[in-house]
Amino acid sequence: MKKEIPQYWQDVYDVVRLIPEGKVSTYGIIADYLSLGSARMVGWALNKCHVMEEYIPAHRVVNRKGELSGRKMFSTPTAMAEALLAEGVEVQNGEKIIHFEKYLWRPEEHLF
DNA sequence: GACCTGACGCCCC
DNA sequence: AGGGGCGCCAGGT
Repeated sequence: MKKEIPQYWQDVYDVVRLIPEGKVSTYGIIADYLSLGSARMVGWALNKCHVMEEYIPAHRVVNRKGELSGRKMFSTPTAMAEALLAEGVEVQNGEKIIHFEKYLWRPEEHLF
């Protein structure tokens, strides 16, 4: 029997999928938006997002300083930075976003 | 079943 | 201004 996916994972993925191309968000913002109580929960959910069949732009989620803290979890250490660069996001040394606030996106900006 | 760690973030020194 | 510690929840050992 396969373990059921927690609802909050789905909530996290749902928000992450709303992040527009060329934009990024943070674990804290998403955790706060979903009232998860801890930014770690977002990271936990994204860590396992590969099990999801749908596409999840996990590379668009970084920590509050704009650093690609999850890059090591990708197939290759540079995959996350490559994906961001391909969308026009400026990344320095493959580890940090330049002009972070300029690319920052918040869930409440999305018009339903 | 207890303890440790982790894609984080805030408070305190 | 920079560094260290603690809280958060879940999963793995």
